[in-house]
Amino acid sequence: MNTAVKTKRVSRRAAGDIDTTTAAAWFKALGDDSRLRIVLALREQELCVCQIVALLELANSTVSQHLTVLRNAGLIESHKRGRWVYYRLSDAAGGLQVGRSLSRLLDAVAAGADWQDDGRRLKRILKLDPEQLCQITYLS
Amino acid sequence: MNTAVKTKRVSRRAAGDIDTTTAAAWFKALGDDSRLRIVLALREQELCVCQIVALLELANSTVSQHLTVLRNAGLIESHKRGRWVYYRLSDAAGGLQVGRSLSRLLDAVAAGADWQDDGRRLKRILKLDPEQLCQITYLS
DNA sequence: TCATTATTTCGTTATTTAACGAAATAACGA
DNA sequence: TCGTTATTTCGTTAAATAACGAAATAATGA
Repeated sequence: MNTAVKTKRVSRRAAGDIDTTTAAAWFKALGDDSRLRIVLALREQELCVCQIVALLELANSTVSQHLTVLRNAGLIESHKRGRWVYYRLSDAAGGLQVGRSLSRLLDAVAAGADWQDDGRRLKRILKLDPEQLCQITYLS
Repeated sequence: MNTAVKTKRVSRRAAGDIDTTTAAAWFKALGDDSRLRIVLALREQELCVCQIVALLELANSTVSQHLTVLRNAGLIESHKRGRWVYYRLSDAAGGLQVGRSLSRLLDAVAAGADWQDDGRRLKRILKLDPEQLCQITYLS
């Protein structure tokens, strides 16, 4: 069942050449306020789950679900370091030619007022010791 | 009730400056295979509903719903000419700075094999007299 | 080893969504 | 005016989704 999810993964045919199903999956993944906020935050730097939880103020199970959706869409990737799992944007989302235009689009969103708020919150979160942050989970 | 839908419309703050909710609405609207195909088709030229129905091979009520979603997201606009309602991409989707990057992104999708198929189908549909097409609804 | 803790998975619930056919609406042409 | 026809709206159904808390996993540190 886990493998079934993996085979459903997104694949690119050639550089800058994607099928509608893949593209729709991208858009669908980004078409949720929480997930879009996650992606915008990850543009700043890679984050561990508890930092994202603190930013969104949602249950960690919920955040974990969203991260799974984004990963299945091929937009982010994770790696474990020490006790925490870190997430970062995948190459598809930022590096490659196709992702470049997506990135340009996200620039405009990041300039919007909504994310300016988030950005400030994120700055404060990053100042905290993750050791403590993960236990608190909420931030005034 | 109709007006309620209209007030839900998307608004831009400044050129290239959108909030996450607006952006998420865009992505959400594009995050469906049928709707993405509609947008790609409309990049070619404006189309009436029955032409879109012929392309997607879905019930017209279903297509109408999808068109409403896209219009509420501000991606397309409609106008009535004669007996038919025509849809075309709105400025937001193509003309403005923000839409420009979106457009670039869609270029890549349009290059994919999935849409190449659709493109050929669309060409054949456009050769037909809409007068007849609207009555047939399906295409071998 | 064992307790702690970060994250994921599971099971549930409420909401949203895509799809359809049937009925309503709107506009043309006889 | 009246029938025809293109499109939308309505009501329904089945499936997908977001959210949560609780239980399961995995990895650290005592």
